[in-house]
Amino acid sequence: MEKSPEILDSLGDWRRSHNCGELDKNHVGERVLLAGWVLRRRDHGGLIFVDLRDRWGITQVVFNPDRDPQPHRKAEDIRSEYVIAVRGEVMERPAGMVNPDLSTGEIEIFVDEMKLLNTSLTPPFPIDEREGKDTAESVRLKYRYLDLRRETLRENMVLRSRVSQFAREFLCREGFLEIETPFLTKSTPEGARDFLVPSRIQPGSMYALPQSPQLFKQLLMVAGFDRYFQVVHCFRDEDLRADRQPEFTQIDAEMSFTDEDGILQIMERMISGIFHCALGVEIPTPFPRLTYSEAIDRFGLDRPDTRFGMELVDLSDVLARTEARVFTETVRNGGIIKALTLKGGGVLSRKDLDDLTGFVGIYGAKGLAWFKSNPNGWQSPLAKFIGEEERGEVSRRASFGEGDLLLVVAGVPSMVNESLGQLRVHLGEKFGLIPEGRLDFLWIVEFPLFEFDKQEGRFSSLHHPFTSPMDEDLPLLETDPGRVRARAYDMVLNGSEIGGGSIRIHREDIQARVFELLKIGEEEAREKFGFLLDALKYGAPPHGGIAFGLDRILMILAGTDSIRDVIAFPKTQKASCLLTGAPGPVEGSQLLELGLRLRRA
RNA sequence: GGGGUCGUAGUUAAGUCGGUUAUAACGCCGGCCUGUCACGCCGGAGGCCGCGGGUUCGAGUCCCGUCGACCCCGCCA
Repeated sequence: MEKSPEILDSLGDWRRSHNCGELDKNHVGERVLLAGWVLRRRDHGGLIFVDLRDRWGITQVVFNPDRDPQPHRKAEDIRSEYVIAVRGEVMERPAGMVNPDLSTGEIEIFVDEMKLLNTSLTPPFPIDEREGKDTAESVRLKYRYLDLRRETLRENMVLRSRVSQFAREFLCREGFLEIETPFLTKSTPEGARDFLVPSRIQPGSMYALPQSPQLFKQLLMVAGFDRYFQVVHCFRDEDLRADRQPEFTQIDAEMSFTDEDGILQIMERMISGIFHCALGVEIPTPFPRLTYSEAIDRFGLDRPDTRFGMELVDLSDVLARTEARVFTETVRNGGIIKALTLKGGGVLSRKDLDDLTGFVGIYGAKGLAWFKSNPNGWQSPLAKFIGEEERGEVSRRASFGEGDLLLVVAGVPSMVNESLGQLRVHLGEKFGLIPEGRLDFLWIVEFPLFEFDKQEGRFSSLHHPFTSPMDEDLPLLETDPGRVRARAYDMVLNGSEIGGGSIRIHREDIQARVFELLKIGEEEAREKFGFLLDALKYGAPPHGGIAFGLDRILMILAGTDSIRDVIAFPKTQKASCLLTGAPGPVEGSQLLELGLRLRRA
């Protein structure tokens, strides 16, 4: 359908007097100039109402043919998302016509003059989020600039700006310096896969995008800056999840001449301040601290959700005394048996229990033993193998009573803890055990320094290889590395890890011992971290730091389950950008310059 | 690398046991309408049923493959 070409007006000397979210009764009678996008037009033949929208809000503007037929005629042609500017008078709305849903709902603008600044195609999805079910995310990602016009994402971006601004102000006030570190840097072994950037000037050589500014911030401590921070992009070429993007943002900080307490105290004040600034809530400090081993014992995970109970109970010794072979065998082979009690879970159906079995199966559990406690005794495929004495002991320890459901997993400790820990969270969500609006912050401390990597047949760092062992565990480095505890800490909120850090090794001799233990040979260490080892020789101060996942913090603040909702231009699970089409092919000449030739996949 | 869910007008969905011309709502276009605010009323247009192959007299529907989005495991110091 042919439409005569719109005649667009130029902005000329028109400048806004106000934004679309700020006018109220106090402005009645003023002449104002507003500009924005047409959210919605309601044409009554005579009167035309337009909801004019900008970043700050919505203001109703009225075109009345009796007042002036000329702008009214222009208003007949405007459509959704056209860009207009209007000049007119702020009028108090007639009695009964106030719109309580709008901050500007007490007033409206009677338009005397209008400029059409731009037209718009019909958007592929409504910008007004009140309309119907939400659009497929792939469509929204393709037209991200339109999705960002909508209230939810817009508010998330406003929140993001406020939070990072607060962090900057807070840290500057505390004497931290904001110092930028390179994005084109050196590939680090250990840790995540690097994104690589080929060098043109040195064909065959590669830069890597930083997984974090870790080494640079330590060098800044050696340089004597004392307190550093950065709100910084980090890159990891690993598979994505609902809370993981290949590029993400950290609030990264490092401090000299301090210890765990010094860092934790200042950082919990910052986080508390962020939540106050964003949600207006008071978060009491200090945050509770839990050791890693206690967290695993009680919750199965190193990021426990402490908003609800249902803690895990170790039943290895009791159940090893029963006739049930699954249990006796497990314990004989060095495994453990743990359980949790779902209060009132006796009502679950066979299918429910099968589903839960399937759930723990994801984490490698061979099975999920269940017991129901009925008035006439225990009900379970395994009930006949459990004697009276053991039943009493289990009931007591697991607070397992009539009407309850006891869920038991047996096997190697890491699997048992992981699967039951995840099951606990799953059940907590499924049965509404998690109190709404609660914010449970805590620190997890005393992580193990190493974990044994079966594939590689050697120890590897749980945190990173620059993490300091606890002083009292230093002798264990050579005798029992698996038991060495690290001066590392994570901040956990409602079951997600939102930050983590450590006191670093500042002595070259200890750093060398750790590298040796990680089977990073002297030559390799020199080649890969030589600059750090050198730096440690020139008066490196004791130092440590932390990094917070800004995106994850924002997810919680914004109340969303998807990291994509707090990032302006996110990527899909296959790491592509549906807006730009990245990643994409490049010209052969570009490859040639880099000395690269692509191999057929 | 593996497991799962989903792909039907612009959008959100329905589509029975495989059977005639693939429905609806919103949006869009046209008309009417001077107090609406997710305005209302009347009319209309709009489809490569993700893509490719197969089974069948006949496929949106069944089978195989493939592409894409999402969730999870592995991975993410």
